[in-house]
Amino acid sequence: MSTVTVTLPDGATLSVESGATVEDVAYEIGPGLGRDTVAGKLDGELVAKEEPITEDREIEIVTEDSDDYLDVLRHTAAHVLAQAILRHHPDAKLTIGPYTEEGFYYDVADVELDADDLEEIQEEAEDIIEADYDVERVEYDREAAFEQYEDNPFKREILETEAAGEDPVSFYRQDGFEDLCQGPHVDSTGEIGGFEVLETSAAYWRGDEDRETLTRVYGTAFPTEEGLEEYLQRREEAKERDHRKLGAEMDLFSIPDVTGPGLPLYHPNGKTVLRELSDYVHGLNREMGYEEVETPHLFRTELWKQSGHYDNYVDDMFLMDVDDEEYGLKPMNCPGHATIFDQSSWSYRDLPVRYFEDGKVYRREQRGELSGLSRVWAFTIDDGHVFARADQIEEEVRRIMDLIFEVLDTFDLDYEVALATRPEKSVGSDEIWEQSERQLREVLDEQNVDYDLEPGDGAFYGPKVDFAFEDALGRTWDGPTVQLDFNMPDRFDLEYTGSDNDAHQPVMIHRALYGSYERFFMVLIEHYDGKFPTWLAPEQVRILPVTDDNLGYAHRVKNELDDYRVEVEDRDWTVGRKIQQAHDDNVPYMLVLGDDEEDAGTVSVRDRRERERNDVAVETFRDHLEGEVDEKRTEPDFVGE
RNA sequence: GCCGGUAUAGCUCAGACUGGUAGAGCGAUUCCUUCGUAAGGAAUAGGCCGAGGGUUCAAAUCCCUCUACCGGCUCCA
Repeated sequence: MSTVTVTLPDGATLSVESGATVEDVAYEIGPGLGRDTVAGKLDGELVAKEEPITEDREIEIVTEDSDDYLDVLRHTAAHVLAQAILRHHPDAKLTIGPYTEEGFYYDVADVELDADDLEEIQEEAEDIIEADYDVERVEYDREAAFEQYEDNPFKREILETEAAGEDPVSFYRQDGFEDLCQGPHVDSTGEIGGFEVLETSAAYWRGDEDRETLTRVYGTAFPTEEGLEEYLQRREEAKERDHRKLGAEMDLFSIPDVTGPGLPLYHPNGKTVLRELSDYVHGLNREMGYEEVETPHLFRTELWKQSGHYDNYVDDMFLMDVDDEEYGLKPMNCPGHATIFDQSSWSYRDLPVRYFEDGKVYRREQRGELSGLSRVWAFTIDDGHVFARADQIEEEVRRIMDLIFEVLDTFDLDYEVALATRPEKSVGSDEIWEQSERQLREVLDEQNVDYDLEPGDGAFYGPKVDFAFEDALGRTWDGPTVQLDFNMPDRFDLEYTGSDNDAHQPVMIHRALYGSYERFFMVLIEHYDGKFPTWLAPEQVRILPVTDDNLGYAHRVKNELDDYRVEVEDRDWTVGRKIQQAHDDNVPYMLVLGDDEEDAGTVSVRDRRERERNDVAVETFRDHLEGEVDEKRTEPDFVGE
């Protein structure tokens, strides 16, 4: 009998018979642990406690106290959901039902579910949980498994792919309901304390839009009812941060039906923030040697035929005929910039040449995709293009990454980085792809950036590094980006004269520090929960006179602060009401002034964090404001500094 | 584009299931109040009930179509 060695999380090792299960190992460690075993992890992968160990592995025992227990519980909850669906819709065909970060879902075929159905399913699931059925693992030989799924091509496909070669194959059973499944599961349906059906969606089998459309039902589950309640409450609270809600409340922007979908209007408050954002990166760009250019919104489509984008994206462009010629709104700025580059002749000494533009672009995104400011038809990219020699790429990328990190740091944002490499269909030589992917990796490593490698996810014209943000609802959106491009210089015949007096082709680098202003604005609204740093706040200071008699003094104070965005509250409200409103409007500073202040020539400063300081000379406050704004500090810090 | 949901006053929502004069709070306006650190009082105005069609003596309400929005899927140069 051969033995294998398992390594426990604390580094200790244990020799067990080959074929021993996870549960056997747990009992080996201790009978208490054995009894508590729910599942196991082998080399980090969640497995059933019945999983045999046939080679040396790292093992972890999952009990009710483990972080992974929630995943196991939700996996069982998915089965409960499936059983509940089948009770009302016996013809539905089950496909897959995994746990996710927030809960679980089950994809089913041949069934349509509306809101009433979901209510029934919820009640049915609660009954199944209430009945506290045992969840048992059962094993069938392959032939029996195929027979069981005679009418279910999805499960048969799983038997032929994921479960290929498994014999017997495992099922899990509760109350007569059986589902092909590797496990693991909790011991009984009653372990689920809180269960909630959340929503439905269409989903494609295998995520492939050319295959069957399935009905996906999302849900979540927790060991306790309280856990579920907390989760649902957190979800509600997240909606309060939603930029669409805050954008309306703070009068930042609107997207009225009459102007068309995905075409946002920026109100004065919103434009103020965008202007500050723009000024900030314009300063950075100029410092880094970028020259500002401007290109029109409308071009002959010849331009995109030349760039090659027309072939791939013509369906997503806004086109129009002008004097029998086809024109289109620009979906990107790079061809315009490439054309500007092409208007001059360049020496190798001139490179890198760097252009930037706040360029508004128009992309006809799928209707179902439009969402607030995060996905729109018209948006502005803080777009930059560098024309560089191959030997300059690494340095240029390094400089761009520095810029991006400076921006991210300024706003104190959380983000994830991904390096996307060469896709199957691509242009450019093996050498240049290998070289540039290596250079991107080196820069990332040098700067100690944690990043995900996304093989094959690069653009057809070159590899890229993307930075992604999460919104209030936990969805991720791409922001800053660095992309190398070997295609466009070729398409536009771009060249420079080398030291050898021959013509050479530059490499183009696309980069954006924000990505799109719209999306970045969305991220900031939600990140700050509407409480913008003073330098960004649409209204930086609001002056609250105690009575109308102090209005004159209020305006004199406003004049002293005329470098800043200051308003005087002149409605005939009580002071308390004025303060309430200023807090609701997220104004960083309130200056309360009555007769005492007017006589002394001072103000009383209150910030939106409810901190106060009285008897402040206006000049003192103004000096502070100057520093706070110039340094782009995150919170108003006059009081408490 | 696909599945599900939603659409009533500037905003948040009730009324719809069971067809019969369109409601509340907040906000706005006017008047009173001039107030010292998170909502002072009163009055008034404000709606083609998303759009179009149908059923009916009668439609916010029932049916159909469309549009927009919300969640998810797919896509994202």
